Amino acid sequence: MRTVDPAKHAAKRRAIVDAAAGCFAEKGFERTTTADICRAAGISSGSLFHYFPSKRAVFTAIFTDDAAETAERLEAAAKADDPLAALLDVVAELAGQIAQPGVVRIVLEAAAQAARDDEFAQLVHRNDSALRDGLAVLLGRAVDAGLIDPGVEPRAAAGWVAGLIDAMISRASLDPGLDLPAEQAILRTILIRFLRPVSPPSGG
Amino acid sequence: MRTVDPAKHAAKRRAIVDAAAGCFAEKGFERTTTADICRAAGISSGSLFHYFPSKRAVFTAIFTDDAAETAERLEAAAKADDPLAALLDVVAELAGQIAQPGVVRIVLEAAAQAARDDEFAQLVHRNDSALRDGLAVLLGRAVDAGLIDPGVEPRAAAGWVAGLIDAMISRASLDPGLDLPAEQAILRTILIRFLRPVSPPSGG
DNA sequence: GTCTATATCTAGATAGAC
DNA sequence: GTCTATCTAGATATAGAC
Repeated sequence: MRTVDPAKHAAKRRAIVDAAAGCFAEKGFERTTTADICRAAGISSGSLFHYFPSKRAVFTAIFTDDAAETAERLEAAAKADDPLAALLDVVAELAGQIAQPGVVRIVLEAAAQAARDDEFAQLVHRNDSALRDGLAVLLGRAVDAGLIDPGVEPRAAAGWVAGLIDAMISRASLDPGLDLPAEQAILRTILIRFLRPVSPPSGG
Repeated sequence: MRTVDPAKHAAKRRAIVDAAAGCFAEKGFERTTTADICRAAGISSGSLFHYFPSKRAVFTAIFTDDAAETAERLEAAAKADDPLAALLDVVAELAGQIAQPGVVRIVLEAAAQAARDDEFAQLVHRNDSALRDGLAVLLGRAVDAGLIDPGVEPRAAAGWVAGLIDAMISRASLDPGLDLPAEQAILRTILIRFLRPVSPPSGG
């Protein structure tokens, strides 16, 4: 029998990460103090540094956790029968995350931090690459199935599909009163018009 | 005769802003110290605070200056004969700015700062609104001229045109080796396919 | 594992001479 | 208008008791 319970340790670690994510979303990385995190998590400074070696380690933990979730989504999508429908669903799901409070702000914060911290930039880059790979697979299958314009190069197009999700985040950050369902509809229209075959085989 | 030369004062102020912009792009707002700015501008702390009341005032000055430039661009575009061509040109120009070193980073920094500073957020919001207004005018004229799908609502579409520029910025930040001309071409394709009339009058 | 207390450092802004 | 010198506050991370 061990004196430490790994599950309990993981749960507490997660609770700290969640509390910290709220702080970082509200105030950004630098202006969030470790005292803020401790207050939000209901622990002391000593405890915080027992679980994490530094403030930055708490920040990066948010995004390693998130990467796993997105990977699951893409795996599920890869198994779908209709690759184009699966792609549109994944985009809607990811873009829909901005409805959660704090998500937009922490994504903006991550982008800014990645611009000046090489190690964190690599993490963000890996996450983005995984997303693009997953989207490219769906686009490739959609081309093969004749569902989309064969002229679109899957890898490059995947970058722009990801970019459109970022565009939604950007819009949301600039317009707090954004009508999310309406914007989702436009996003879907842009994607469909971008990807659909230019001259359908049946001539129309 | 006055002892101060307003032109000289403005020039020095501008030099400080330019030097500071480089610092902010490299390290972000919080991690840039006033000492960094002084070193970059070749002045002392005392001088810096003679020209600006605070570090934040230096930061905001960057974006009030930029707003004027974009307004000029939109004014020129409004006078063009072909509103759709003018729109595509403006987008290409704005998206092309990311080729300048530091532009991507300072835009990301601005987005992050706007998320946590209400006063600065209002400035960013005003700039974005002016851009969207200008784009919406061009889109409205393009609809009237039968150049684009009358089903696209100018104001909402303008938001997505601006969003696509942000998408380019996002892509550039994630992929430093981005092939800018190639991406510009895809951006143009997405816009044209999004906007073009669904069923051309001449039936094809 | 959790706490209190604090060492140590750094940064924004100011004072006041020239 | 520009400088040097410095005040003051607040932050990360650690020490060490329980």
